[in-house]
Amino acid sequence: MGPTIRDIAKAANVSTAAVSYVINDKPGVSEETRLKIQRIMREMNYRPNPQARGLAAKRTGMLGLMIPDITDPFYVNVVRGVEAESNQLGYTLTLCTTHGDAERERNVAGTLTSNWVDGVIMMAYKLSPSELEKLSKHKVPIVVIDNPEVAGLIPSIMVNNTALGRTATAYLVEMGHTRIGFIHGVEGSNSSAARYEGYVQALKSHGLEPDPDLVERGDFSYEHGLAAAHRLLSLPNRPTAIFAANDQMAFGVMNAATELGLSVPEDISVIGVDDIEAAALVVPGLTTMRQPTWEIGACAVQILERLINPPEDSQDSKDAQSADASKSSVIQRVFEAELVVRGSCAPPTI
Amino acid sequence: MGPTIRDIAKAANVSTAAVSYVINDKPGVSEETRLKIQRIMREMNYRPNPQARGLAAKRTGMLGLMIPDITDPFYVNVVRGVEAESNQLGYTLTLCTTHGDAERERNVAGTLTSNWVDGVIMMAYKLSPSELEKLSKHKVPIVVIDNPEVAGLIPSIMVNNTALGRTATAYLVEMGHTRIGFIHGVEGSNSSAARYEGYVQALKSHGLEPDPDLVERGDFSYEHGLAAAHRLLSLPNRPTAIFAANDQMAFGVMNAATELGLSVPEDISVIGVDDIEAAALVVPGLTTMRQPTWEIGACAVQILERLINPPEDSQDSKDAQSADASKSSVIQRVFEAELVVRGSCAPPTI
DNA sequence: ACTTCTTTCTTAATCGGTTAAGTTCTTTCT
DNA sequence: AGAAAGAACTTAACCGATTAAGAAAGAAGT
Repeated sequence: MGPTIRDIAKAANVSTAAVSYVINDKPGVSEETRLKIQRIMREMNYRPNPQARGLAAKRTGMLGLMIPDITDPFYVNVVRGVEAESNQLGYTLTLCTTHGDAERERNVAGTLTSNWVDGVIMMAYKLSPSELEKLSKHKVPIVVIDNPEVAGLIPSIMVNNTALGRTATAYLVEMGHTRIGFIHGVEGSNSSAARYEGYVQALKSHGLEPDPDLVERGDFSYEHGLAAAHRLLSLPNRPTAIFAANDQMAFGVMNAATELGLSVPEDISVIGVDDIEAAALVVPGLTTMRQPTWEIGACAVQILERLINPPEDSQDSKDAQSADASKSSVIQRVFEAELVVRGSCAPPTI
Repeated sequence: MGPTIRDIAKAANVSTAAVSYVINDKPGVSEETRLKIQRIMREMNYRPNPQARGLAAKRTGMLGLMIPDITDPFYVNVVRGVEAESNQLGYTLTLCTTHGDAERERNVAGTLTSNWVDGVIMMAYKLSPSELEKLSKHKVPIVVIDNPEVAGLIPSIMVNNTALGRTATAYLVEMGHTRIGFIHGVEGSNSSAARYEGYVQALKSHGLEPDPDLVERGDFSYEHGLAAAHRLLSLPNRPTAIFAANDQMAFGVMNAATELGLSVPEDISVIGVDDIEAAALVVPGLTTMRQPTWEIGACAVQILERLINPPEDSQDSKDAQSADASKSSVIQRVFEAELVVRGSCAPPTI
């Protein structure tokens, strides 16, 4: 075991309190003593025990991060942003994955919020808004990412998926396409629905009538993208472009095209969402909508930090019971996606 | 704040000790009292404070995981295995990424081992063997993944990269290829060196002489794979197959081929390592060597668990000072990679 | 010179658990 | 019946920090 604060105090011939003040940069210690204590801490390779600190000071210096899946590139990139910003601010991360399982989400959320982390960032999809709201009533601040259902109730960060859908669709329309297919993500996905909404809006605003025959449902997986594309491309009057709700499915589209002897982008244009690594690796490169994942993660941490350590201008929070503060405005931040042009889209040739 | 153990004790009209025994499933409490306490804990939605538990019991129920990069599919998949197994055994994960920075590795390793986690899984590349060995002298058990330099000194898990290289190369040779290129990973990479070693062994054992002109150095990135492949494929007597030390570079090879008007696998066979997601998404699919990443992660946790809670047959550890125990045998586990056949390899046509 | 501040430290309670040792009360053995 | 053993609890010290409150000593004010 490493040395404790008592060992340091003894070696420096001071009390543990003095050492604690030095550790936490608090006043009340002379410069001379401070330097001596710091030297001894270094010599003995002392590291304060986070458990004890947490217990005594009621802060652990840890943030909890709850995501459905660590293999999904979208989440991973958000995590990177969270990670970078946490480090910046001196927090350590605890990562929990839920595999999209409702029970596990409930479990993890419960543990995280009931104790031991200073704040939680949640990407929760199975928890109901009311459950989430109940959790946010605990002491531990929560920031929710990409869950429009609770935006306004709980501090939230979202991606403007409708605008994303509009941008992607408009790009194709302005290129000359008039028959554009859309492949949905998994049933019940808010982001997929919003992207579809944007798709419809863009078509209408360009004077095109959405054709229900050109809309298929996938589940965000490659296989479903492939199957859906097969159906779309076998249509008597097949689309000249397809907008898939994520890149995995877009790859399915590209490969379905190849299998059917169609070439991308000459015969069929393809656009996806996410900008996964593979998008840049294939030929032609996949044109896609990139979400500012890194920024989203970083922003979540910044918001959390302000919830944990509220700025000093809310002096009378004791009196106000913070009742109207929480009522006044729940933080909400919306990010926009960006079009990444590669080689998978071109004007229609037929 | 949630209720404390004292609140529960008061509500159940027992001592905190009794509650603690119930929490930890220890004997000394009657069935009746046990049920009553459990009911009250549930009613009051009680969750023991991990800080306090850690402090008192000198165990935190947390495992530390140190990886260079959360975007690299190899690590991510190891993490998944670690995650699954930790959950199984009731541990919570703390994830730290180092971005391959030596200073950050030192830092993270120091924090993790000096305190507060029950065990650490490290994928450390910049720390010297002596540094790692010093760390392993601390109280906190460490398992190192994929670092052959410290195998034998510290409990380790490795992938047999030489065998991996042999298998991949033999696959190509037995298909009829005689001129096989190899693209190295980053300078100083142990795994790349071992894969090359296997490549040479396989060639020789099939009576082929390794040709230094067919060996290029990349750095595991797509761009370097592309560049290296351009050089190899422009050779007067170009190879008919290329073995890249990872999939990203293999994609570079495939695209270089396309750019040069060669088709895969007819004109040039390509094999990679890792089986990243994109490998299955492209046409033709990338034939590659899959490492049992999930199993590696799970195994690391299992080893750690046994180091944290040693099996009960080492009764006289007090006397033996565990000196000869540590000398006798440091746990070491080697995994083999597996060939995943897709469409990127075929017999040579010239 | 005497009080009143400051500055610089120390004392000791506290956070929420765990656990060795002690206490009661009941059961079993001879 | 009396002693020993066991079951079911309780008491209280402890883990390693933080922090409010107090003490000692020198400086400043009147």
